[in-house]
Amino acid sequence: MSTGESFYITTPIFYVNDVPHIGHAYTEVAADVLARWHRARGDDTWFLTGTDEHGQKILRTATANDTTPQAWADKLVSESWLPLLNAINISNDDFIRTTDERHETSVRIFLQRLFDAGHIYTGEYKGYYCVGCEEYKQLSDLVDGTGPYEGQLVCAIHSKPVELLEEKNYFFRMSDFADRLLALYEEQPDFIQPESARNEVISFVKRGLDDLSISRSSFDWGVKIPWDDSHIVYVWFEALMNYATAVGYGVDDELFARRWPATHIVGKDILRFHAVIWPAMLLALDEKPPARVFGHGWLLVGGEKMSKSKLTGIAPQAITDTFGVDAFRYYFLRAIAFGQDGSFSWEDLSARYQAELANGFGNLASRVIAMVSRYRDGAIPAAGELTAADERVRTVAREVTATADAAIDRLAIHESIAAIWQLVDELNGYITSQEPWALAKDPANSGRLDTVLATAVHGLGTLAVLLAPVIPDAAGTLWAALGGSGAVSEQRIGSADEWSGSGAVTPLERPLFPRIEVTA
RNA sequence: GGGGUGGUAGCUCAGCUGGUUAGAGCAGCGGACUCAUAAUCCGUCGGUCACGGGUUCAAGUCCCGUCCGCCCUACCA
Repeated sequence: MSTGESFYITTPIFYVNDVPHIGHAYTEVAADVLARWHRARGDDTWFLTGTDEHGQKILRTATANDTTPQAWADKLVSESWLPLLNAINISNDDFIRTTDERHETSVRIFLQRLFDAGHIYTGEYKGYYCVGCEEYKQLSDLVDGTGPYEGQLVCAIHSKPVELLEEKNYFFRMSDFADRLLALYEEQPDFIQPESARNEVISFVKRGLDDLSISRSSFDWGVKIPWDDSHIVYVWFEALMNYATAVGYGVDDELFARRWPATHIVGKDILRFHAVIWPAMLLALDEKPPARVFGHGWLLVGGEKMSKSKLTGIAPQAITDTFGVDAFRYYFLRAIAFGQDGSFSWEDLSARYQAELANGFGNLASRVIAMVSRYRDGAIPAAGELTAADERVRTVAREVTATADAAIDRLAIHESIAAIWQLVDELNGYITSQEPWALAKDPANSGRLDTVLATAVHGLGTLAVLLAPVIPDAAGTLWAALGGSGAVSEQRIGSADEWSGSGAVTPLERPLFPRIEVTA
């Protein structure tokens, strides 16, 4: 049992056919930091991620690779997606696959309830379908083909011919919900974040909503419609339900009640699905809409959105191999205002690693631990009478904790880290001004030296607790070196400055963040 | 066409409802110090706040227009 509030956070479920890049990793790490922070706060936290595995595109790729879609998805999940989570140290509590039995069962219940409540009707749909996009296109989305596709209409995104399809479809009466959605956005101003994303969604909904075609009958790689097994659910519609099916929607009411509603972290390109369609689906069933939908920005490389086609796609491993997992996590969350687009460059990554992680935080840990080892044989002394400087360090530690915690509530991860870093800077300045090496030269100053060392060690311990959600490995190493009791992840944010340990430091075997001499 | 968003020091960015000499970090330069990962600390250089008008006692901060970037959406055709 937990005493804290429920905090349920999700990432999008990623399309298995994609190749993992730092954009995916960025979303995962952001959600992970929020999840870890809430756990450290004592909240009843649940962090969900997973994969989206249905749809025509996957069926076709599987066929092209001479295998079944299920086997193809299994392979991609085990060879690409689970390794990605491992590579960037993601602490998800669950991993849902849309091919999971639990998901499919729950999806059928969701659909049946929508149907029974009269939100679904039968219609005819005729239109141009792009296999690559998995969706029907408007004429305005199409352009004239060139080269081998000359004379045909092709999808503007994929530059491949579209197919003219006509099929009986089931439709979701999304048009009924425009007013209720607008009311929701109005009553709950932080429902869609950041503000700019909210504005766009509102103006979109104000123009009115169309009903949504939610079934397909031309292929069968998907979840069958409960009342008509000649149709499967449209992949996007089905995928959105994962946030509910993963926590027992329709199957385990108690669990669902405990977890729901969720905070959804998504890229701004899929914000509309999460801020319009998904809430409408929930409203239709009288379920609570999500708690919040946060659309984060894109990573820009050379001023442009990172993309595979422009060869600016970067594999997370390319970064973690050189700088390490913690540096990867730290960099993207510190350097980029969460919610805005952010520029990525190797130069900036390298500069921040050196200045902030190696010289700032890592070196701080080294110098403090080295002095305790050298002057006190590793025994952490008790503080004596406190001077104004000592008091200030303690004050900063408390203020920074409160500021960082409040920033997390606003999903302002970058502000949270910036606040914590004030303590790093304060401690470095404190040590320099107190000159413990000078105090050590005269036994008469022994008491003062004890106080300075105790204050510095204590501040470091606070940092370990506060930084554990962001840089779990380094924080854990530091925590152990300081003789902290238990695992650093078990420490509470609220009492980060009240930690205690064995009373002795253990020298670091190697720097927390070694200098990296090779310039990229 | 409509909507959104941005254009602030070499670089990355803060500047909320307009109010003293426009800020931070990094880079650069100078100094101090030596516990530490050639580290840390202090000081310093550096900006016509895209451009042009306007409102105001006072405008990066509000209004109008222009240019440039990006995003969403529409339509002409």
